[in-house]
Amino acid sequence: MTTLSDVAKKASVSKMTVSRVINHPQQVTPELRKIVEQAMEQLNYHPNSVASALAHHRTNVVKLVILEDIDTTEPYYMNLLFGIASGLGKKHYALQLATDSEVSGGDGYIITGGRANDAKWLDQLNKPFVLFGENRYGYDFIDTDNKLGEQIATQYALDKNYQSIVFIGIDEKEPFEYSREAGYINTLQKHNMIPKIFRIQNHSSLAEKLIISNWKKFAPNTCFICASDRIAVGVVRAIQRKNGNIPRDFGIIGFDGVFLDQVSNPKLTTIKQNLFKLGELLAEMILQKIQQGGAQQGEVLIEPELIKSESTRN
Amino acid sequence: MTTLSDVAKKASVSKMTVSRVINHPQQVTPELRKIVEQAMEQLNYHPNSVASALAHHRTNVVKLVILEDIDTTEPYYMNLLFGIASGLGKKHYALQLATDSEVSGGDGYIITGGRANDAKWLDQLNKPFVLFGENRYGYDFIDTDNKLGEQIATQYALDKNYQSIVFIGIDEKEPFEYSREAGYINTLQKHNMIPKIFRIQNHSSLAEKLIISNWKKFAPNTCFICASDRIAVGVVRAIQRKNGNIPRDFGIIGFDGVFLDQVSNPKLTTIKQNLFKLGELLAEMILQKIQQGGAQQGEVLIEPELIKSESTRN
DNA sequence: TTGTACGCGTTATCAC
DNA sequence: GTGATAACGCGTACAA
Repeated sequence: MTTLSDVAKKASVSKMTVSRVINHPQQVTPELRKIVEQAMEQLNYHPNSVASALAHHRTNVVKLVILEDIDTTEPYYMNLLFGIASGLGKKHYALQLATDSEVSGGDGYIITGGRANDAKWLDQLNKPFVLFGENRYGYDFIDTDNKLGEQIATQYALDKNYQSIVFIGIDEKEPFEYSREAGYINTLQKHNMIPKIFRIQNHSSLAEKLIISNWKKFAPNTCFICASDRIAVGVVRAIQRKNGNIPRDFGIIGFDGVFLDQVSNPKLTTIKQNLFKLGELLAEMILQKIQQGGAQQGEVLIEPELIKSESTRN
Repeated sequence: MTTLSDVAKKASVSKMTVSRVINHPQQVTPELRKIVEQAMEQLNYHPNSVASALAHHRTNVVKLVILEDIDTTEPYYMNLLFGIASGLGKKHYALQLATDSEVSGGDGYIITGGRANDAKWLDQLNKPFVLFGENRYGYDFIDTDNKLGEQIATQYALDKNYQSIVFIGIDEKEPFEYSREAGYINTLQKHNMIPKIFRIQNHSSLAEKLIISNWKKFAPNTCFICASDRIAVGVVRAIQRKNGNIPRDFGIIGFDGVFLDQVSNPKLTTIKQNLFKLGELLAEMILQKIQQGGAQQGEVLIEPELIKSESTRN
């Protein structure tokens, strides 16, 4: 294993010069820099991040804290996780998972699944953290642009000439849901239409029951804007049981675009979250926050993508 | 942050004695040990694993290498990942993900999604590794007992008095599939019944097409043993489209028991893999292998569990 | 701009 | 059985 000293010898400079070439390149003259860089090339030198971490009183580990129940974990966490791992890996950081709130170790946290009543717990954290998911308490976060997503969905339903646009939401008093509903409501209002909103817990079977028990309220030519693909799948099943025609008489638009939309039949038109990118950005944000000693990072909303598929008219 | 030296001072011993109390307790007399342990308690001392790693020329990081395409990644990876992370965390190890074969860094690898033609690549690895998933080249691995799983499934179908038992397999020439088929075949042979096997790629829509285009071959009173829940979902849809009665005339048993079985309607009877435990064992195995300098660890098969649900007679 | 000396927290080695 | 010393590889503080 080649070390800083090896490079220093080869380049006939001190270790510090080599260290500076790596961490503060501007502090060293271009000529010396070239020589050192060549030496690093020839020796195939890679900094030992463990030693670096020790000197910096760091661990080079970021913890991912998942506050939701693991059993309800959506498959889309996979993509998020891969994104995070990818972003961390680029900076030679590693990942640890924590499913409860007993966190310790690590240089910072990425926290997901937090709800409104987790605020007190967050406030007592003594290390930098960023959240995955909207919040309105001023914590740094990254999320899909939920409002924009449902705006796009609702507008698309209108473009496809569905006369009635119904929203099936998730029955949780959380910002992400408010934002999704707001996107739907705004777009309808813009066209002088009156919102119709139903809310249930995020389970396909509950969605199925909801639609069936309210079936007479839904005339043909209705499009359902669903706050999740899970719900959308349930709506599809209900319509099929009622022998409704998809997509001619009934349209369905989901939200998430991970796995479930593909397994569904018909495949779902959905608002796809770019979870991988989101994960990468989360990693970059927490790493930057760590490096900056905990400085505020702000909020970032990622634009989702409309996937046009078989559950709406084409 | 309290260090080894702090404890040493408090206990009036040398740092080495403290270190030994932690790593080689037998080498220190019981009396001294007590004193040191009390000092550690009072100072709430926790070893700095980064410093330890540096001294050991380690990174305290294990890499998870996923050789499958990330887009086809099944949601069950989540549970595996959580298990791995849990197992690593107990020993203060962290995780890095790698989705291609360009691995570097880390003290060892957990490799998943490997296929037969990855053997040459594995052989050139210069760090300890263990595999998730059966192989027949002598590499250390952990997997669900696939054969046993389908034995249980097939026997259950027989117990429920389905007259015809059909196997819908995954069209891959890999040990896990051979094992699953073997479990099915063995159990049928034991009852002097002739196996009927179909194979397709692991997609629900392909399963659906397969069943529909062969519909006349399946008389009522048939149970489909499926090599995955994805396939099972497709089979369910096909039967429903043909207006077959589930579970009276047609039974379906899946494999995996992660997410999809719950979202399906009817919910699937399935062979549930204990992926979390599997992940924990993978972590323990690779950690032990690292500690033992790469010593052979052997093979471990984990017993799966039959989940009785709505897609078979009760 | 560049180099020297030392510290980060732990462990291995070799004395006693 | 226990302790002093050096070493792991890198970074900071200060001096040159």
